[in-house]
Amino acid sequence: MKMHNPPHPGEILKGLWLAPMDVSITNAAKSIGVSRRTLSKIINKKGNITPEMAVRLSIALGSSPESWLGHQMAYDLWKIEQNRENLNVHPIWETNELAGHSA
Amino acid sequence: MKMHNPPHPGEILKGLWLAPMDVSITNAAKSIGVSRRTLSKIINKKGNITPEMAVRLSIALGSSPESWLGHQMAYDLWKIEQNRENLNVHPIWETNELAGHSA
DNA sequence: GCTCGGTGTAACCTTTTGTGTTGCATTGTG
DNA sequence: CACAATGCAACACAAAAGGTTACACCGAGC
Repeated sequence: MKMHNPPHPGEILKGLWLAPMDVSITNAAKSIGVSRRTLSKIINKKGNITPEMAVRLSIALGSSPESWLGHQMAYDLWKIEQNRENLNVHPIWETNELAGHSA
Repeated sequence: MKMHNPPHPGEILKGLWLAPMDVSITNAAKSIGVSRRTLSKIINKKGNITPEMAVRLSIALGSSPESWLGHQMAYDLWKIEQNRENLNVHPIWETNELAGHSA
C-alpha cells in the first residue's frame, strides 16, 4: 500500500546535486541550459521534470533519464491516485454488467 | 544501445485490449470515461498517455499505471534522445573547465 | 440501395503547462 | 555598502490535453 507521498523531483534534484555539490540554482541552470526560472520552479516544487529536462539532467549528471522521469511519474501518479474515485472508472470485467443493474 | 523505436502506447493499447478483446474504440472510450476522440487519438498515435489516462487504464484493465506511463515515458525519451545533440548540454565534470578553454 | 455503427479528423474552445525575458524586493556575505 | 543568489510576479508564446460537433467514408446487414 504505498502510502507515502513520493518526493517531488525538485527535492531529489536539490538533495542529490545542488546541496551536496554546493551549486547555486543560477549555475545549475546554466549547466543544463535552461533559464534560472525554469530550474528554480522545479527546485521549489512549482515545476515538473519534462522528458527534455530528464535528458538534460542525465547528460549533465550522468544518471539515466528514465530515473528522472520516473521520479516525476511516481509523483504525478500519486497525486492522481488520490482522486482515483473521481475518475469513476471501473474494471471492464465488472462492467460486463452480466448480472445485475436492474434499471 | 537501445536503438529501437519504442512502440507508441497506442499500439500497445490496441494490441493488448481492443484487438484481442474485439472492443471498439467507441466502447473502450466509454469504459474508461473519456471521449471517443481522446482514445482515438491515442490509438492512432496522435495522442499520449497522460498520468490520468494511465490510472484510468490501470483501473479498467487491471494493469499498473506505472506500466502505462512507462510506455509513454520510453516513447517520449526516445524521441528526445534523437535530438540529444541539440540540447547542447555537457557533463558537469567536463564543464569544470579546469584545464583548457584559453579565452 | 439504403441504413447504421464505427471511425478518423477537422474546427472550435478552454485550461494548463512549459519556457523565456525582465524586473523587483529580500537576504546573506564580504 | 555592494553584490550574488533567489523567489516571484508580469508578460508573451507555443504546445498539449480534453470536450463537443459535425462531416465524410467504410463495411455489414436488411
